Amino acid sequence: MSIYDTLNPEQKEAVLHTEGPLLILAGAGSGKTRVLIHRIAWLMEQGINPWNIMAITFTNKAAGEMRERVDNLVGFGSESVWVATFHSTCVRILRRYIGHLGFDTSFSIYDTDDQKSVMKDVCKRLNVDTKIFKERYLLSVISRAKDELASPLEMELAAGTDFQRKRLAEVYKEYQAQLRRNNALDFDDLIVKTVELFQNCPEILESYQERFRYLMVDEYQDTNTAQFKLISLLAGKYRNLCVVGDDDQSIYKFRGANIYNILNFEQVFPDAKVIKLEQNYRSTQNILNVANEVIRNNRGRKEKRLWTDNVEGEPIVFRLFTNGFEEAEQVIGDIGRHVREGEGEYRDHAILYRTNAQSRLFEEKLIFAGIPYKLIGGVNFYARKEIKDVLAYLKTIDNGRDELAVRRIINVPKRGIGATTLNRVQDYAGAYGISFYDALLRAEEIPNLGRSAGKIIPFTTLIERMRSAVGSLSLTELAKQLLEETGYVKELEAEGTEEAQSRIENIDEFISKITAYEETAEAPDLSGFLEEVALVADIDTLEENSNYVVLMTLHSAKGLEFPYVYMAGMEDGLFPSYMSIASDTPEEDLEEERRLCYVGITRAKRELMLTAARQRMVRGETRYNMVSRFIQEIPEQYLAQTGAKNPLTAAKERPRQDAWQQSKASFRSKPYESQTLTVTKASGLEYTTGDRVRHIKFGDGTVLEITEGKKDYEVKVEFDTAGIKRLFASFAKLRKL
DNA sequence: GGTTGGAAACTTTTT
DNA sequence: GTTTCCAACC
Repeated sequence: MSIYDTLNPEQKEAVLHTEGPLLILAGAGSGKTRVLIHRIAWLMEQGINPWNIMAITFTNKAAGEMRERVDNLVGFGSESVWVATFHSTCVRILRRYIGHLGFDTSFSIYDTDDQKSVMKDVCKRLNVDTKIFKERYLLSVISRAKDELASPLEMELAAGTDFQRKRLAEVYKEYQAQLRRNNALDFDDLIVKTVELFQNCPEILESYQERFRYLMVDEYQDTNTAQFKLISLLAGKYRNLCVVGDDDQSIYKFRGANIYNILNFEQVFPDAKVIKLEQNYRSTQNILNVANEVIRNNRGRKEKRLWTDNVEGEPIVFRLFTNGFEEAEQVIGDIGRHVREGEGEYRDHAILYRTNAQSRLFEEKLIFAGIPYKLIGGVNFYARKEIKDVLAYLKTIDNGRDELAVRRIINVPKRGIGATTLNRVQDYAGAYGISFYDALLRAEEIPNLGRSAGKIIPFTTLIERMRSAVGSLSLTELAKQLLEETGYVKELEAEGTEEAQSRIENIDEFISKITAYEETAEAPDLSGFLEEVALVADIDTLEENSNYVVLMTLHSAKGLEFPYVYMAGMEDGLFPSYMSIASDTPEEDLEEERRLCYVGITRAKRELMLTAARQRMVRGETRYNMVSRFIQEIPEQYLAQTGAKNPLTAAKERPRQDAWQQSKASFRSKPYESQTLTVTKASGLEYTTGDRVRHIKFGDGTVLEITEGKKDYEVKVEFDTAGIKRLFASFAKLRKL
């Protein structure tokens, strides 16, 4: 029996189709990663050099997982397969060849904070009123332009006589100039510059076309135009391009993902083979039914319907709470109960929400309940002030042209160097056409600096000393010495506050991350470390073998699965977000929200609970939201609703449709009326005191006592083998014998 | 040049 | 409700 016999016919077909373009439409939980790794194994079995195989993903976590699974499946030779994210692939190419584009190979990678700083400076230079054009907005315009591979010049030409758009093009141009001056690239540039490199240097492109003869792209529905171009260029010669995606899980339009990359794949590659994977191996029937019911409300999707051989499973539960606190408390209580009753471990539970801000309530309750948890998202570890400070030192050592980094740390810790001094240095640098840091090196020659020059010299001496130590010291030693000589940690220690203490702890953690990098990387160096740091996403830190409840946004959850999933905040205005409802193109935006909902639902393997709150604190004020329209799209037959204090009032308080909704509803094939929710609270139990019952895990037992709680019945059962347990009726699922 | 307090903005999602 | 920013002070 071969490893391919475990695949279903469609999966097998996808694995065996190795030559020419291939589009795999893989529904949620249909085993697409499995197909990809088997495909790699098959290619190698056909005698294809693993060196010629490339698999691209979006996150490091996905890449790491694929790498591991390929290693396990094929063993020898698999290490030569190129498995990496889009961004790290580009960085690796650019580190070699970016000289052709006039950058230095030790370029910095700017994160969102850095981008903002650059933009601020740009606005100042160009006299842009940031009250009218917010930096955030300007950056998003530029980012979208880059996603579409539009240069500042093209943007200017496209603007025509439109003054505002011309102005935007100007900003874009200046922003790029500033990045170049700093020898820096932003995230989007990593892709754009690689495409540019390939277009400018056909011989470099060809060498990579030869290298990557077999390409595979995961999460293809989230690629943007630039990424598509990159792939097309690479696959241009051999055309062995296999893309795997699910248009129903496209949730990154806001970030430039172009859904037409998947919808029009067959037009771009007319000879493409298309294979649909519709069998789901992950979820129960009930979960899948609900997912299908929700997603079918979207138009403009490739028709498919997921099915499964799995058991019907428990009904999906919807619970409406009075407020967010109660929601958090009950969800956490539910998880605690699950674990206590042995139905699962902490790691089996995930709480998903639309916005990061929602995590706080859950965190508080989790801490209170003493439940270990992992929060994904929010403030990135590497975005913390103290970490960014240390990183800025390292960047300065690595890339002297990164002015942003230099400016960040020149007065941290305090050296008495202020704005006036910096401006004079800046002027000098400008006058002589040298970098800011090089000007600092010549502090003594700069006129009007006076005593300030004496404050600058110790700083540059320190950096220079560190630079010369780069080769001889390990990165860990370098960082430690840096912290020692700058007195950064000492200053924090002197502060003595709780906050300073946590900063010190973060720095310690940072040091151990450097050590870990040195131990695992093939050829560790400073640039490599900085690059890795720049490209980690928060989701990459999720460890499957640690036992904790996971909290994250629905976006972060894509590609993951959990036995028990809680989707919190199912309220109109929150999810779907207010932004999508009030957008210029609500239909389109709501469809994306609906896909997000679909992604959330399909994360669940065994049980899914949807929750909402009648009132919720948003930005300090209480908001009253209606229950999410997505809940209303779920036929009642699949839902068990509990949580209402009184079933009758709950039914009455069922949110009424507003005018907008009603007008929408009249265009639907499936009217809302047929989908109303009725309360099917555990109103009648089929057993009573003294009855013999059976529990899925504890076996048979006798009911000792039933107490009616606010939300549920609490049943005390004496099990024959497991002893006396107190269970909640809606979760214990006791069956009368 | 550094510190402090109060106002304003902020929240949709991220490599 | 929280974080960030800026202006007026020291």
